[in-house]
Amino acid sequence: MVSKPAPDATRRSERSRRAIYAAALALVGEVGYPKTTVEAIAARAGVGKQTIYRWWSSKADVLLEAFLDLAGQSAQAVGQEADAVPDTGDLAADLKAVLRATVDELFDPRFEVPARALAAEGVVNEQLGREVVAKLLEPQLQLYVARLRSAQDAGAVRADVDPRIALELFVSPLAQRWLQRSGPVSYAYTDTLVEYALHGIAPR
Amino acid sequence: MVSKPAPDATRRSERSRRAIYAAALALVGEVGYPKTTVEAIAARAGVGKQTIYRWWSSKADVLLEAFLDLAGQSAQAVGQEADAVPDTGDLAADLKAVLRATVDELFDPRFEVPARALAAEGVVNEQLGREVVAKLLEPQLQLYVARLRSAQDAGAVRADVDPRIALELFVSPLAQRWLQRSGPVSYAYTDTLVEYALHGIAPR
Amino acid sequence: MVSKPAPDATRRSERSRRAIYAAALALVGEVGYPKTTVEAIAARAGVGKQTIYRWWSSKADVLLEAFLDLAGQSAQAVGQEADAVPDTGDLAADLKAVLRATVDELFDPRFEVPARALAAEGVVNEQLGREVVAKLLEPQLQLYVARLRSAQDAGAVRADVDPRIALELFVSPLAQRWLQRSGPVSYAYTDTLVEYALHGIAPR
Amino acid sequence: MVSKPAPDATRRSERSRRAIYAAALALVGEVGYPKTTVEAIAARAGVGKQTIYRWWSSKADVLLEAFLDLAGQSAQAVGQEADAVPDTGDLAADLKAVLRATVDELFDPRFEVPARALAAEGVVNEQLGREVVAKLLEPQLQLYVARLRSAQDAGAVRADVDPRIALELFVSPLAQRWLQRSGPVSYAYTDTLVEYALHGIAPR
DNA sequence: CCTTAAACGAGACGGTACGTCCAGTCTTGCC
DNA sequence: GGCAAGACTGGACGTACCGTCTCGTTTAAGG
Repeated sequence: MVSKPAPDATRRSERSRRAIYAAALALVGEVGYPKTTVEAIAARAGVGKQTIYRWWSSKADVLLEAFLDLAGQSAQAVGQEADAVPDTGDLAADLKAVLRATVDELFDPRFEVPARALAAEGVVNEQLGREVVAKLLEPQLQLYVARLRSAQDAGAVRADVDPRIALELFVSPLAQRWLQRSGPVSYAYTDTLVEYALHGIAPR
Repeated sequence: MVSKPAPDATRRSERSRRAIYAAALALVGEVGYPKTTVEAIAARAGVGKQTIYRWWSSKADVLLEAFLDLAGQSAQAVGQEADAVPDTGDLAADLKAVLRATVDELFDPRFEVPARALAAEGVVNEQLGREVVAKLLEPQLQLYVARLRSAQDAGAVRADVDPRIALELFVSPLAQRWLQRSGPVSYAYTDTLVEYALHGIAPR
Repeated sequence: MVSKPAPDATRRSERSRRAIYAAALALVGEVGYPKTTVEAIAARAGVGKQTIYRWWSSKADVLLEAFLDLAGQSAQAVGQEADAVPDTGDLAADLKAVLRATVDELFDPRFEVPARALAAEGVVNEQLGREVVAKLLEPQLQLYVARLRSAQDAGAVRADVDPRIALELFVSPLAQRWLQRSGPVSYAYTDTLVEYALHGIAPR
Repeated sequence: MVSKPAPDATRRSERSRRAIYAAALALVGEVGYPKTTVEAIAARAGVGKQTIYRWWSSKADVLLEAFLDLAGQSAQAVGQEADAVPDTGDLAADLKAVLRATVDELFDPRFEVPARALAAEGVVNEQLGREVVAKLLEPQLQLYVARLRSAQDAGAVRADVDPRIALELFVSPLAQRWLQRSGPVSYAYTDTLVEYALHGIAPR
């Protein structure tokens, strides 16, 4: 059995690719993910439907790449070091600062709608979910891992603590409140998370 | 603007309602949420489509009620006290036990597929999301709040800690790993979460 | 096998019957026959749907009875002799006069829409068609038969002519032009039909 | 107001068009016009419903074109001269022959059911009715007009007679008896119509 | 520079499901 | 028991998109 010959990526139209990203992000922002259709993306991008199906396997796939592209651009715009957790020596202060910045980002409408859409699709579509985690979520989390390891070296975190788990104490609650709208999100809230995570809730 | 007159709920067919719940849950389990269609639910339930649209506004709405019904039945089956966090006096042990039971439940296929579907839909559909949180998630979380308050009375948790936030230290990481498949879920993992949450990750 | 027991006609609601006739005629006039639904007739008449299905077998049946009722009332209103072809002794003049009156009636909107609807339904639905012919069309045609027989007695029509066929020479062309819109309908046209029918189109 | 852009007729699928004609005629013959649904035509033709709605505005429209196509094919099959009224010089004989052939055709089941359906729909739907008359009925009637004009030239019909009206004396009665089932149709009947029409019913 | 084959825009196609409308039946409670 | 009301199963409606499949038309590489 012969599979369809893979298209020749060298001849791919860059103009179309960018137009599709833009159209996909715009439509998701305007009408929401479920009402965004491949047909509409093609029409808005001035592109044939086949050009989308030639290079992507699904609407979710298009959006994932479009979002990664957007994230990549933003990162470049801010500067190469922007995506690291700061390390001033004061772990609590550093974590609080980053979480506050994250709160702001989570509610930036340019990010919120497509990010929610991808998260939702990933919950139900395992393949996409793993891609989202691997390409979008995990790289972010590794920045916390690095900061926590540095804190362990400095003696600010116990050596027997697993940083990959430890970071979830403050990251996951924030993620859940945002995704599921299960509670209010504020700087006070993220500050509290950092305090509880560092010192525990039991009496010292 | 005239709205459609509300149907008379006293004349509603109980037989149809139950058949629709059963069909919806069965189909979601068999083919997944996105491929579950209102048409298929109606056919499987031996019901006219209009009967579904008369009482529910969407596929997600049907599934939410079906799931609540299922959860209600399960609770009844196990007994009235089943839904409380145990209180043996040993907070760490109690929390670990409950989280271990939750892990089992999360991977019980009868619950997993519809629960994921509702969570995913809730992420993207605010109205449904709020219903899911209010009817499904928050009641569960309040059980932890109660246990933590009891622990505060017993001096096992500091008095200045907000229990509603504290519980997220161990519940949200588990929820996120399950929902987003962002890491392995095991008894060891949940035990660790409880330890970290109680005593913090900083040196004591 | 037992058939459904016939409803007890003595207990039938006269008020409902009349309301249904009125609603049916009104709706056919307003939205046309195909868009007239049993449900709408019931709603407009303030009647349950079952009351219609109890006494009539179809929408067409309702309309036929409603139309017969309307025709009966009109006849009564005009007087008992109104429905005969006049007999002044001048056959040509009498026929022309009746046809001119018929032209007026055919384009009276109170009659036109329901009459067309019944005719159309009768073309395709044999059972109804036979009822329409027997109850509506044939009685009218028999009035021409009577007039033509009288003309035969007076020597104005040949004795070997079949009046039931002869009348069709002027009635059917008019009927067809009206029903099928296959040509203009005017007094001049009907007058011409009478002339041609009486004296033929061949040289005398 | 923006109208939907017209589809590109040059890219239309001939295979689908023919399959739709065949399916429509077959279904109308088998289950009758009212029970023929667009859905069933599409299914039987192996075609998506949208392909029907793309090119036709209604079930009646499909049937009209299918019937015209059928009539066109029949005409071709019989030969180019088949659709003219014969002209042997004997007007009465020619008309009788053509009417007898028409009688046979009217009761040929391949023609009868769709023809009735179109006639019925045309009675109630003015737009379709005018199309039926213009494309189906009037061309046939013009053949009679031609024959009658030839008869006028030969002195067999009075010069002051309007052929377009004269033909209705024998055509319309036949049409009405067939359409409305208002009387028996036989060769004797049509022969009689021709006699009456040529020489009138009054004494000569 | 010119061929030529792939990618492209456009959009028709066979399908599936949508959410609505009605048909005809059934049930409930009033008169 | 007829009635108004209206919920029920069933099924067709006409629409919106899916993902596939031609159509010409660019367009860029290699001859």
